[in-house]
Amino acid sequence: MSYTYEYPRPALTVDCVVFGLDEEDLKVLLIRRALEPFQGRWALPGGFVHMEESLEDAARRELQEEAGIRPGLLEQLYTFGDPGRDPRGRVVSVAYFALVKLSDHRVQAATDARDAAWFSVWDAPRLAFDHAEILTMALQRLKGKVRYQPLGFELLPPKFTLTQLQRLYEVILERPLDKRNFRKKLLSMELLEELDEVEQDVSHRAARLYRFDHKKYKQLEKAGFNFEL
Amino acid sequence: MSYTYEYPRPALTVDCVVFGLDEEDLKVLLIRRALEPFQGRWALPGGFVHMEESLEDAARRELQEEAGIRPGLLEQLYTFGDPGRDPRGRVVSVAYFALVKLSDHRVQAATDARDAAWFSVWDAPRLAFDHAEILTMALQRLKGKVRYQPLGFELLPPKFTLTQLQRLYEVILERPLDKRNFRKKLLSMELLEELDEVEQDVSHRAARLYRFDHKKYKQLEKAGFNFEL
DNA sequence: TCAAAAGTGTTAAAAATACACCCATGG
DNA sequence: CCATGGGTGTATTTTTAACACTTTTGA
Repeated sequence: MSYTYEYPRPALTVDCVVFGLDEEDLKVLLIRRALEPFQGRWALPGGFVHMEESLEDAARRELQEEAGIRPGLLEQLYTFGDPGRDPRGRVVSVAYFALVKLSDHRVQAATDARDAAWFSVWDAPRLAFDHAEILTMALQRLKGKVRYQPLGFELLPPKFTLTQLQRLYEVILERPLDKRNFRKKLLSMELLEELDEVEQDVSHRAARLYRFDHKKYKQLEKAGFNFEL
Repeated sequence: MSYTYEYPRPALTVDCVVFGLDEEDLKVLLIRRALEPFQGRWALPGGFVHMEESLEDAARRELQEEAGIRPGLLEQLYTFGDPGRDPRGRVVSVAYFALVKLSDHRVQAATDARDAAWFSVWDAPRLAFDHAEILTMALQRLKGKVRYQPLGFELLPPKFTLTQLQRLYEVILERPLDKRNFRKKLLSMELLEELDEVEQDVSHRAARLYRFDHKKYKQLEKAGFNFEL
């Protein structure tokens, strides 16, 4: 600590874009701000980075504190640092990108005393700071990445039907997919474990359930395999 | 400015991974550190972010100051913020990824009084801080991105031969490409403007020169076209 | 005239796309 | 028995991959 050279320092925060998927739509988690600036406005969950924690730890801590959420996938998105993005002064924010299974988290967020809620990403309210820009970038990232990495499974329950999976891709990519070709492609990767179970409580033929085989994916990945659409 | 809430703040730096390509190899720009910590060790160019400049401006300023370089492409790579990555205390660094045409910059960096030099990326010296990790990530990014965005042209002179272009891809992707298929693919995109000029001063048949058509690419991109390999 | 790299076409295999019907189940 | 979504096969087109010889030029 003897080399320290002091400059004035920007403040450092993390902000998280947490996506979830339900029957209707792709959702994003927002928090209503209790304090100025932008008091009462919806914003991405986030807050100041502590001196002794890593950036990712800060993101996890804020998600836990503000929304009681432990994301299935959390990765760095981009760092936003334009002077003027925060009226309090120079604040640089490292944005994170997270996916959760709404089946695990929707109830908590709804019943929680904190003012957190899931909004359709295509129909979100006006956001505080430059959070609209961050959300846009996160969506782009999701759309780009979902095609060549098996991220989507983090948005579904552990057991899912092929129709659910197809809908996921259709919602994220914003275009319809051919049912037969979709199934052929995915099953040919041999990353889905076919279970001896079917959906329950549907008023028509019940669809078979599948599970994503994370272990097998890790193996194939090492062997040079690339997931693609 | 009335809402300010004070936390202790990490220091904030930028570090730049600047790639260049010459006849032999893919090169990265390094600076020999004049000060502790890691005095005398090679490191990525970079430095502290000033309070009134954007992150990207900080990166450009440091490149200009430390190496006299104005990159053709500069984009954010990743933010490194683990506690302990810098012995001076908590320092978070926003890493940038830059490409330059070595034809423009090799002489300057070599004759410059500052201790800057180009090293083969496959054969770089031990680096200060966690800069080896940053370099590795930048290489990964380059390898990934070069296939679906026309980045490569930023590493070549404005007029280049197809053989030069092919070599670029071979060096970055670390695998040989078929000459005929490569040419077919690239020419079929119609992004290369065929010039009425050929190489000079070669002791064999001179190859035709081409220029990348940035305007046309922008158009096609808007129309939904995707560059690919 | 030789060395060195430029340039060029075709074929076969694989992957992507387009498309329509029968099946199982619960109400 | 009917409405609802589940499930399947094939033909066509497009893309990729593999492969070898002739041409031009300067030394």
